Amino acid sequence: MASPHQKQTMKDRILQTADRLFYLKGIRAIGVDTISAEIGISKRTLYNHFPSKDALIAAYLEHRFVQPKPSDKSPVEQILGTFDALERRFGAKDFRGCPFVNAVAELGGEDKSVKEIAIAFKESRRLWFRDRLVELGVADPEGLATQLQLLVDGSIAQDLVRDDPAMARAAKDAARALLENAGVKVSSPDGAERNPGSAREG
Amino acid sequence: MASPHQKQTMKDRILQTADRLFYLKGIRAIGVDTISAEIGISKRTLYNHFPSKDALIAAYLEHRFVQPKPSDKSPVEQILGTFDALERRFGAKDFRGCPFVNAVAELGGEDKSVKEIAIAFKESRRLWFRDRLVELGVADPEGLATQLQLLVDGSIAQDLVRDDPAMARAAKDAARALLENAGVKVSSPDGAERNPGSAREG
DNA sequence: GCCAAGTTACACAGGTCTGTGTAACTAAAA
DNA sequence: TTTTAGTTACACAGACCTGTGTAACTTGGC
Repeated sequence: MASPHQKQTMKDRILQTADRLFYLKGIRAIGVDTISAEIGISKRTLYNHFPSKDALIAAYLEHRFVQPKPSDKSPVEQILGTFDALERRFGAKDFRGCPFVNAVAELGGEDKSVKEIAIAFKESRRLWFRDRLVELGVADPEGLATQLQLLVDGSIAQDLVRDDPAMARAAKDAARALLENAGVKVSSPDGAERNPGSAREG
Repeated sequence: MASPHQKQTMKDRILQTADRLFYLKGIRAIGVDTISAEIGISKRTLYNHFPSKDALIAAYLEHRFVQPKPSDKSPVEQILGTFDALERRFGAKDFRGCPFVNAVAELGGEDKSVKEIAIAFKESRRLWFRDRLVELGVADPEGLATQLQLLVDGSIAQDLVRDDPAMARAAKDAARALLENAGVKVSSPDGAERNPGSAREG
């Protein structure tokens, strides 16, 4: 949290470019030469800021691990809003699934640190759901949170292969049904919610 | 469908080995040298049977595209049994997610043919759910089938990163809730179903 | 002006990968 | 036996990869 509006450092530019290329094209598909060439710097400069490609990969994943912004909306709106945010992200042409799941799929069980951060991310999202469900006083917040997270990850995987934002709406419909089934009063079955979830769901 | 009990051909052995290694380690991570060395044949022989690695990748994915076996169980048992089968597969140490999703994640939107077969596979599984839901006479079989498929893919993605077969049980619980919510009578909320689903779910 | 930090160009080592070319070998069919 | 199809060993081309070494250059602060 340095001062805001600070000039973007070289390291930032490298990380930002690596992030975009790793995410869009795949980690193994992108070489350090490609990244440095894209920025217009020498490969040497890149290695002056990151000791290895592995370190850059780790920084990439840490960079993707962002927390949802706090919201003053009701828990139900926050939960359902997650799926509206997903639908918007699915519509963007630069969406290509969850970077953590993709990294695990690509780098395999070999790389333990990649798996660790992926697990941490998924669990943090599950806990986010759980906290909202606790607020709602549902009987089994842990279990229901897991189920909601399944819908999130399922719609991401489906959209990855189908390029179909409607997967997010299907997930939202299912989430609504599960919430109602748990005794939560859900107001509008239509899609009129405004300004939902917000934070990156990966 | 040649005569059964036929001797395994060289091509079969290559494909089988490529399947195992591609799936477990990743497509980009495995070179043709690794595959031929694993079988104990020369690289030349491999290229005598497959014109390129891309052709071998395509054969791998086609090989993974298997249809569920017909079943005489009730539609509800078949649907819920899918998740029992998933749980069993999650428990196996050689399970590493859905080969189609993984291939799309790894090879990116670049390779159009990979995406095509992945879409075809996912849609075939959705239709399998839909057909059972039509038998059950639910109001919106298309939509509910999509939702069930989201649970399948979500639990697969979650298990890929967490190595936790309980994800399949969570998906089953959610599926049961969605079915009941659609007016389907579901008998045993406990886990006593026997010999479910069976076919490979990717 | 001068220094120090950062950057650049460039070559290179050592490894991997896909795919080909070739000549010798093996084994089964004719 | 002879033919033929498949296989093998092996070298190699050409490309790409990660990472390093080095000497020259630019630039902001003093």
